[in-house]
Amino acid sequence: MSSTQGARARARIEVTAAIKEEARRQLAKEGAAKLSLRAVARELGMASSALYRYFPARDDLLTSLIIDAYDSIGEAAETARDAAAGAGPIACWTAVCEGVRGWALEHPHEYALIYGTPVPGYVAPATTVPSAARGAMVVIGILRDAHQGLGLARPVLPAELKPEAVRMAADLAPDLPPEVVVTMVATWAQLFGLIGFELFGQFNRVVEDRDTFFRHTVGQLAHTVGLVYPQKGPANGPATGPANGPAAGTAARLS
Amino acid sequence: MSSTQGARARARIEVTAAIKEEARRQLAKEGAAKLSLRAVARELGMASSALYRYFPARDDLLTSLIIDAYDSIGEAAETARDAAAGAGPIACWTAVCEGVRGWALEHPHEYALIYGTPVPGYVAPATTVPSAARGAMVVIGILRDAHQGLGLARPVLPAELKPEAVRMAADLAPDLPPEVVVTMVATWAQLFGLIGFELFGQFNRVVEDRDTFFRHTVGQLAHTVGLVYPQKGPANGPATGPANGPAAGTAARLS
DNA sequence: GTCTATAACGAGATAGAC
DNA sequence: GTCTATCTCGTTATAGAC
Repeated sequence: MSSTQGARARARIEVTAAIKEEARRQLAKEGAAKLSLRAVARELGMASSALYRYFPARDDLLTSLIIDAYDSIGEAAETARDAAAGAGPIACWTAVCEGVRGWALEHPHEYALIYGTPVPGYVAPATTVPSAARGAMVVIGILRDAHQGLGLARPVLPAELKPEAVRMAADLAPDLPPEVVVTMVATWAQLFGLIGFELFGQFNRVVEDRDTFFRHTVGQLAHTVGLVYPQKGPANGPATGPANGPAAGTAARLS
Repeated sequence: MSSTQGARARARIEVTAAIKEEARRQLAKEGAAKLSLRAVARELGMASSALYRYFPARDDLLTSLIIDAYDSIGEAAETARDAAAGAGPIACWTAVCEGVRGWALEHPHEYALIYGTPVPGYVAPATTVPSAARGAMVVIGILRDAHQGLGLARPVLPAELKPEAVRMAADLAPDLPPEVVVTMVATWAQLFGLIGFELFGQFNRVVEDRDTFFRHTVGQLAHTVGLVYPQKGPANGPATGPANGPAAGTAARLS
């Protein structure tokens, strides 16, 4: 009996995976707005009504694809962080940014599904929130390590932003200074501006050498987010090092 | 005869405007992917075949809407710049950012049309390029004024990015240092990351006081883009002022 | 209980004849 | 420009196979 249940469960998982796989194919071809259960069923050789055993409605299939995409990009961020672990917080930050961009370039339609134009008429349920937060959580972890280690530049916020900063920090990272949390959220959004411009064609005929452009820009963003010590063993101690100024390789002069 | 032609031309302009107006309504309701000439005709009480006298194909209507949207947001940027003219480059930059965000909040579906997920199967023709560049041109103008005036922080780029920077500067702003042009393009993209996150729901349950959050962040971006002198008459001259470090109100300390 | 198929609904899109 | 016949869609009801 348990073997029967196991076989059933296995079959169910397989069919569910096939549905989502075909749905992703349609996502690429027609876009999320035109995702159709009937077309998925037709392509899979099953009756459209059979799909409702797996997804009670079209929006539930969409939700499942969205959660998968968030988990996938979150996992890419975690993998990148793990690969750079031990090389210092700036290397970790850069690796995570490159990992996120790499995932986006490999999965442009899934990226569009989660970070592009919302699907008209669809409202994401609260179930998507944990997966959606995974990527940002990786960055928070890096900042936490830096904060407890060599230190973190802490920008001074205007007084009017302080209450919002405190609220955000309480929600996202109670152990980090509120100023850092606000800056991190802003920087995270800016990172996706870069990726979106590249993916959605805004950089066409503008930026050609995108790998180099991106690598340099996320290096700048590392400063924005408060990561000031490029190496685990910095040449200058916290007292004498630059607070929010240019780090190695990014000095500035006046024109 | 000329009066007849004038009346004809006037009628044509009016009908064209009505078509685009109705198309924008559908953009909001169903999304760009489902924009249908038939539905527009139905809503306007005319035969679908009549629409083809004004737009030879659906994609031409889309192109027209896209150009209008780019012109509209570009005009918003120009208006904001003009209103802040004389208050110094940082005030101009901030005003332009607020103007662009304001336009996006007022026209979310047109924003999605130009900066969101590309419409599947549609490729924008080269006719859209001049309108698409208007907003960025406003920022380039601000940077040019600052460069010829009080000065601009000029970040040092890694050598590998130099050729790309030179190429971009030749295309976009031959009279600006290449380093400034690269940084400007990156910062411009980051600005739209902030706006996109707000508009597309990524800030839901994360950022509450968005006006304040945005105002502060674009202030930070002013430094990123190289604008270091908050006022027209800076307290410190170019030789002694901060190069790329924190400006007034944004000092940093270590945690 | 679990799954799939047939058939149908109301709404909308589409193609072509007129 | 109009009309119609034929498609699509999401969704549900129902009946039967395992």
